[in-house]
Amino acid sequence: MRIASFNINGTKARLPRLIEWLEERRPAVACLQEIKCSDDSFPAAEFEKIGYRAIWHGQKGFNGVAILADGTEPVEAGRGLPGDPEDVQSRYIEADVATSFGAVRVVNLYLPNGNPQPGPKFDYKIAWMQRLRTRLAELLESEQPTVVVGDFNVIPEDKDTFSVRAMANDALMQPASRDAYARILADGWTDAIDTLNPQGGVWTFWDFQAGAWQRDQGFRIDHLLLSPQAADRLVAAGVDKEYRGREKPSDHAPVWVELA
DNA sequence: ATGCCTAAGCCCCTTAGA
Repeated sequence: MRIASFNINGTKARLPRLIEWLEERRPAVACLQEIKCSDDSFPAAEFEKIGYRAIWHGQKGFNGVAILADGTEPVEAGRGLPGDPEDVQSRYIEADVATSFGAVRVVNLYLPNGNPQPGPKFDYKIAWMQRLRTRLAELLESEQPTVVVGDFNVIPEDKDTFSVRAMANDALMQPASRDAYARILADGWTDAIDTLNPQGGVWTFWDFQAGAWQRDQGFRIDHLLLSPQAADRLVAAGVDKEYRGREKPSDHAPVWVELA
């Protein structure tokens, strides 16, 4: 079964591209980030028409995440990242999804970008990552097969960007961002795309500006992390790169992992 | 040193993105 993640950069603007991708690739689970719409305006009926049930955590104008499942209702297991009652941004949702090998816990996140750095936005990012690590450690203890996907807004290593120099001062690549990501992995999570592509050079994002797509100047910031119980089932992972080249695309391409 | 594009709301400019 395939679990995919796609930062769509606006549900309303991207709906035709999104429906097209779901019908062509038919992932069992599709996690969306930056739905950029209120709870009221999420087009759940459009997804039901093509066989997907959804849960979502919206926010007017910005952020927002959703989990879609093919032919089954995702069972919500939490919305909002625990650990800060002051945090009102919609960036995190969890669900159990029924599969042939039992319920898989799916975590879908849109990690704060953190630019400009240094500054309060970067501080929020790093604090958010510390809270995330705490929550994910709890999930590891459950020993349920768990998949954590989304736009992490972290370039894990130098091999994950077209240019270290161009990104050197960006929040996505600061040592504090990388350390926080590495600590999460060290707790026991497997980065699926990195594990299958250790040489690097795999991109999931290409900027709209300066011809980045045409020049293949991208980086890898959308990740799929597997708990040990899910990693045992890993057979493939990849990027649906061609969708970045279609009409009115998101600046991200979908990423996916195949579990046996 | 900056803008390069794009989406959405505050709607013809501003904010935010990465």
